[in-house]
Amino acid sequence: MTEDHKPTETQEPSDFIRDIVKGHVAEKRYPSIVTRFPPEPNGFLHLGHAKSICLNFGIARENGGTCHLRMDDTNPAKEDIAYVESIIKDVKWLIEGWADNVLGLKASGQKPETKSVNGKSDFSITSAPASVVNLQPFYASDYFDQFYAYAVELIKQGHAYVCDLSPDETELHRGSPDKPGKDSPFRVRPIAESLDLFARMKAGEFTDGTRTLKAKIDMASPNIWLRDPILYRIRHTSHHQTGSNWCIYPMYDFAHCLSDYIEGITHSICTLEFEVHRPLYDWILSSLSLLRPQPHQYEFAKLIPSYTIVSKRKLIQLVNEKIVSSWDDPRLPTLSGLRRRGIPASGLRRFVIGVGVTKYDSLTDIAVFEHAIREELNTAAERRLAVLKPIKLVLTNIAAGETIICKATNNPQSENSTTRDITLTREVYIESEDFAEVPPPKYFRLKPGGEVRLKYACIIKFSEIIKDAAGAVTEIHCTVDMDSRDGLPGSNRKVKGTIHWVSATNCIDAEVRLYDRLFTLEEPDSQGDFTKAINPHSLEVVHAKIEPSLKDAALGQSFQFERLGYFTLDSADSKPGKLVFNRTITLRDTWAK
RNA sequence: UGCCUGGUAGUGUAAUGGUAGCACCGCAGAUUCUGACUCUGCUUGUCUAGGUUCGAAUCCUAGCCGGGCAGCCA
Repeated sequence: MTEDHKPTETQEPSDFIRDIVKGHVAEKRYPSIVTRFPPEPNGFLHLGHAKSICLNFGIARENGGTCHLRMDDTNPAKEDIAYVESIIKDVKWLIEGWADNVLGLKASGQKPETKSVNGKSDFSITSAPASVVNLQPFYASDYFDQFYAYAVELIKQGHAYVCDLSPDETELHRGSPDKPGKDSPFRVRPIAESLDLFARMKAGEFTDGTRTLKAKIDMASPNIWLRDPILYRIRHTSHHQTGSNWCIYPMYDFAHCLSDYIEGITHSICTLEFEVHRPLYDWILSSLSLLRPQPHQYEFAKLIPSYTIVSKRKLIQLVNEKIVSSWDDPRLPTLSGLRRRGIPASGLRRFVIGVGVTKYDSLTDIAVFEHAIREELNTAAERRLAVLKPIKLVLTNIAAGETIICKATNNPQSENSTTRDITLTREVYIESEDFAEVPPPKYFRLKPGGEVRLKYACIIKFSEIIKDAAGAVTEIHCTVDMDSRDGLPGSNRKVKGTIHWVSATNCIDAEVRLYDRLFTLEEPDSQGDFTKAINPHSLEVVHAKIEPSLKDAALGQSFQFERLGYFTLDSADSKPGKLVFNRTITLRDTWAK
């Protein structure tokens, strides 16, 4: 791999959206680049959002701009304050140390400013400087007054009307993709009447579903979204931010473009399914004849990782049906799940930036994700010894009570790696898979008659197997080649196999959760019901013997358990004295295959 | 027989009229006190058919195939 193509974070990525932005920067079209990440607080952020976050924050970062975190909270029925909290936490986690300096937030209580020009009101809000103490995300709901004023403006100009059609009738009037719709009878309603009705909608005079505010565009348009789309609907529902102040709420299409405008967004980047909405985005903005430059929408293909699902609805189903333990179950592709599993934010970024940005949907091999994580962890994680499925090994020429101190390298990937002491004793545990009474061909771990190295310690030679009455192996006896001990010249002697171990008298216990892919199918819902593709072995819990230094492990710290994989403390269940580790990911294993 | 949009190795992504490259995966080998990492090599690709051109993944025409769009969701 040459430096030029290495998908590192110092290497600036390039794609069709960045090319557009670059062009705008070159021609100085905007004073500065402002993007936004606008999740609706109705679920947890996941791998798919990570791509959007890295794109939007990445573009801001590469161009000295800002990226607003905005709650797209225009549908109180589906939203919850708990989601707001988790979204903030997840975003901050993902961009920390990378783009946190371009994160655009507003001051607590900050609302748009109004400027009047020629009797026309213009609304704007900008991010607060980082020195402000109480920073919080932007909220579309902060602009409800402004949206309302813009809606009134639209009515006055004859671009919108109040419609009394029921939901069913509205659907009928809309027609279908290949058949034009027909005009609502209320389309010709006098402006004054619509104005009055809209005010009364706001005042709460009508019940849910009885009236809507619609844009007056073209019921025969081949684009469904231009067939008099609904701008406002009546919802007598209290809102997590605005309480019971409102009983009419703007639709996405109306609120989004205007939020972008009010915040001075220059590039509004969203996924492909909004492509057909773009004409409406532009229509609303240009119908309002706004004072400042209009933002523009650009679309890219969302991330679809193999062997996983990222649909909010299906994620909820997994949690509700208790197929996984919670929203932050380490098997889930939610950012909270990935974090709990031990996936480093830097690795996640490396992955989503590496897959690139295009305009066609594609299935991204989850192996690419796994590779990015391993690459990140390989350089970052300190090494430790741990035995997941222990079997006892007795070193017969070490006396009971005798201890031999060995030096173990903490991180062979770093040039001036430190070491730590580990203790070799007469009785140790080794991985049961590292011994085979009847070894397969090319097996170079411990076998009858064989020799193997105990990592960092010495070379041992097999002497005998001890079995119980049932014939199961209870312990293995070996002798230590004392000249091969760590630090002695004889330690340079070559043996084919090296295995990991811990002292049986000096180790500590830990629960270790071994995670695997949640689904057995590349595309879990390719064969109908995705729950049928659940991997029954996605979680295995083992009781491991681990080296004592691990009792000082810190939350959030990643370790490589040598020859096994990368592990981190479980943030929910691990306690001092009762450690629980999650396996983030295995090491690449070319032997198992 | 609607509209929008897109097709490059198995997968993901470059090449913007001038040698089809990179990464992942896979395979083979070297190295190794982690069967990891690292290193070397290998297999496999421009949807099809015409056209323009000295030259086409790129431009044009036609076709084929895929994705999206008919919430008072976002």
